[in-house]
Amino acid sequence: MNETVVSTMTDDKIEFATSMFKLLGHPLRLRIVEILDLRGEMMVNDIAELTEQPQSTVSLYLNKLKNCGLLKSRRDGNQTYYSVNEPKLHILLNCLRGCPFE
Amino acid sequence: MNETVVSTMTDDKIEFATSMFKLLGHPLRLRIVEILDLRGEMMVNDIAELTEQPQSTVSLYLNKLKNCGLLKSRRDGNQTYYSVNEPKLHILLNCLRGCPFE
DNA sequence: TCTACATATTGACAAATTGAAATATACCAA
DNA sequence: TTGGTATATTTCAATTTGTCAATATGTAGA
Repeated sequence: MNETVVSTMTDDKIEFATSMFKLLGHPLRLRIVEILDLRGEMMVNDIAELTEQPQSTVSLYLNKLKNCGLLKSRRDGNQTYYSVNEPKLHILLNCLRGCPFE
Repeated sequence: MNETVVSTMTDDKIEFATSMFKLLGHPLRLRIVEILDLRGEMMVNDIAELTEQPQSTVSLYLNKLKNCGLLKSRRDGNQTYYSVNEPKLHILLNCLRGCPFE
């Protein structure tokens, strides 16, 4: 054991990164994020239909992803449009789509 | 609903990414990965001491991270040295350390 | 072999997460 | 206001994950 640096990440960054990874560590949530990254903004029901998942589940996950800062939303009438909160996610997804990960 | 692309990621890639994110979505595991990225290879007990966590827990997590392909290990005598499995993780960590994520 | 040390694995319980139906809320139009 | 639609929230059983002491396995040297 020596005295070299233990970490470059603050506790805050670890906490943020952890909560982000937790959310992305679920197939449906990752699919949703990827769909929004590809298609741009979508409303909740359309995402629910596209993924064939219950509206309540999709709405819940969209909210969590938004609270984490990964998505943003826009209200139009009685519909809510969700989209990726650039540039946080786009960079990560491209990193994921690229060669290093199989 | 139209016929545009739904996903660029195969189910396999979603599954791999999901399992990877699950592992990184834990403060101790993320710390371990970051430490190894900074220090190079370390043996299990040194990581346990540095992080002040039980040896069994650290060993368990190191194994999981290795099985996912994020770490690799090398046996030397009765010690096991773990290190990051480049370049998969380094890219991701740099992406994380950089500006886009707060 | 025996001993000491490093690591891996197991077992048990607490804690967190998942999934989906039921319900509530918000908005618009008539 | 009333009804219809879109979304958000609540609830809870089932499942998964976290934690760590105890134990087992593996390795090297005497």
